[in-house]
Amino acid sequence: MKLSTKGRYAVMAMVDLASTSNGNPVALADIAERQEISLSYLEQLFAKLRRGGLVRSVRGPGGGYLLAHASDQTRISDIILAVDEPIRATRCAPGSPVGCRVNKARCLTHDLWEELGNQIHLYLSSVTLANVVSRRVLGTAGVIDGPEAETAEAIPMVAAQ
Amino acid sequence: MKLSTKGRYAVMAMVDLASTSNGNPVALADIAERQEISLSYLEQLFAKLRRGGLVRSVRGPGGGYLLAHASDQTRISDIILAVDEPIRATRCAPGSPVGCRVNKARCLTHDLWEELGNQIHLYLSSVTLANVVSRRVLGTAGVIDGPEAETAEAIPMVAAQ
DNA sequence: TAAATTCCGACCGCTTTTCTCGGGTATGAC
DNA sequence: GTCATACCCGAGAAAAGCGGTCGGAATTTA
Repeated sequence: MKLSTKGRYAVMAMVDLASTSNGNPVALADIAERQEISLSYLEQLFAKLRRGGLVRSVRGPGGGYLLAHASDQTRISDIILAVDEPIRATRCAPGSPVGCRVNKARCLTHDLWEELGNQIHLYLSSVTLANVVSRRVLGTAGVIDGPEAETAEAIPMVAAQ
Repeated sequence: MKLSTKGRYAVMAMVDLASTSNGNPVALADIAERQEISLSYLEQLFAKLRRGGLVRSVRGPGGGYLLAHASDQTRISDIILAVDEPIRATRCAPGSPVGCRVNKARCLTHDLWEELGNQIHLYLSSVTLANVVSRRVLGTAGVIDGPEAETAEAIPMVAAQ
């Protein structure tokens, strides 16, 4: 799970979309103006969000973007994962932790980063767009009954090397 | 709290130091070789760690670095804070959240990032060097009786702008 | 057809991050 | 005192990522 401004922009835009759309498509140009993000950059982000199945698009005049799921079914972690498509966290051999164990202390930290990634993902997947729109993001935001609840694998975080 | 490779290198080096020193100074050159980090880069990191009061240095032959405190009194969060000296999280006006509230959805996300920063800090301050060395970093790593337990303010995270 | 809007790929300047280099300076061993 | 060992320091090169631009193509409504 990588944390960058790109992910934050995506979340900002999705919050905007969730709060201004009432079932109607919202044009990117409108979001761009309100959130002060360049249109072309937003287009890149929404291309990824669309590929990630988080939004649907409607082309032509009157078109725009729609949430693919209800705002209380869209997790913040999904948004960030969609735009930031993260990479490996350690520079151990991808897959087999071979060069990892040779040096004793070298990857003692491995478990640490992995667990930290889990913690971050745990929190961000406990918050939905609806939570943010209604300003309910503090503390344990309450476990949600998500569309599918199996997103708890190993989550890499932050760029490596 | 910013998460970068710099912070990870610092933690790796500190883990190495904690696990190889038995009260004796450890030379940076040794750590550099074991952890495959360039000596000059390590020197920069340890300069910050020293300024942060996490390590002590011994100059001259036979010199090196020592932990300033016991390894179970050194929190991972302190290490990262020392080397990464973080900055503001959002691009709201520093101090007054004025330009923040003008746009409705603009900074709805503000609370979210702040709380995420708190979560990260909470986890990393619950893990000590000793925990990592003994490979005990999973789950709730057990609250420690730190030297001082007042490090729970607003923690900015990740580069802004 | 004309306008609105998403879609797409390439490219670019800037900042930050990561890392290197070339020297200093203290200290212990001999 | 000299010398090797190690910390100390600042300037700057190299690389990467970010935020953005541009020009166009496809699709749909009117």
